[in-house]
Amino acid sequence: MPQDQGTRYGNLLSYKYYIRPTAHRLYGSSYTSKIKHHENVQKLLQILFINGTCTTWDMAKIRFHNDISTIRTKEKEFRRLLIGRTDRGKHSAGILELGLVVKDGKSYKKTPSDQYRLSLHGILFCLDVLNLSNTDIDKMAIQYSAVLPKIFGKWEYLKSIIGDDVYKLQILSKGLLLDNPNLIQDSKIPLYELMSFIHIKYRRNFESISEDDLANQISYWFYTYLLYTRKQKKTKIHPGVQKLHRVFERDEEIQKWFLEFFNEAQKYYSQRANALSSSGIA
DNA sequence: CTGAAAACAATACTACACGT
DNA sequence: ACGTGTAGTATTGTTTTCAG
Repeated sequence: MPQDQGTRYGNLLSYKYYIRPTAHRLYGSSYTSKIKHHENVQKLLQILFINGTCTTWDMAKIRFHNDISTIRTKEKEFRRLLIGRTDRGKHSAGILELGLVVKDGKSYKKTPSDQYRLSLHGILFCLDVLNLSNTDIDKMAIQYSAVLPKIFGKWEYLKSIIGDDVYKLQILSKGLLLDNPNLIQDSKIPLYELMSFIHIKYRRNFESISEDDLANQISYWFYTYLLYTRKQKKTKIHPGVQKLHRVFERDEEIQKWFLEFFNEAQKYYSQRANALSSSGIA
């Protein structure tokens, strides 16, 4: 039951212009970072990435297996990293405050305890910065299938059809939204229009978006990206469109959902075009 | 076991000075 | 300009304590 508890985060533009740069500053922009704090935080994020929802105790256990006394001390360290600390009246923020990690439910195994998992922003940051193998990403997709159902929930199906293109989510994690007007060069495919509409649709959500909406926004990006092709082959049907149709073929839910988005975009642009032509300016 | 906090030790980071 | 040393500060690590 993904349900955020008080954490707020923004849409993809907010990821690109605020979350990602801030996270790079605080937690490193590369897995080779030599700064101790960066290493510690990245290790923690990696544990959550591969293992999904955990308590701090679980996290320490994953890292130190059966060494109970090490687990005991490291558990406190993980907790501190997550929630920050206040020393001599001065507060230093933890990972929770940026929203890379969120609380997700409680474990009642012993006394009730908070469970933590990555937020969507956190997943993107990990894809961006940690040096993850495809195997790691596959494990993550299983753990986070409920958080990003339209992509991770259909991971193996998508892989069977579009192959390694599933890992292209890393492009988004680098902050490349592909909403750049140069894309218009490929005039047969309205890639620029669709990518732009993804931002138009969620333009009011820079500061605050529900996790479901953000998941949808990311998913729209993912499926729209399938339309992108390097070279224009001279086929009747555009290879990008072909790819998308192959995904739709055996998944009506995705088809319906994406076509609704497409129609919404179409409607939006025709209304805007009308507004321009009926303005009397020209 | 979880969670918060205090106290102090250790270390990492910064800016600046110095010599080359 | 460049690397190196270093003092002082800031941040992080460790241990302990206490309450559920």
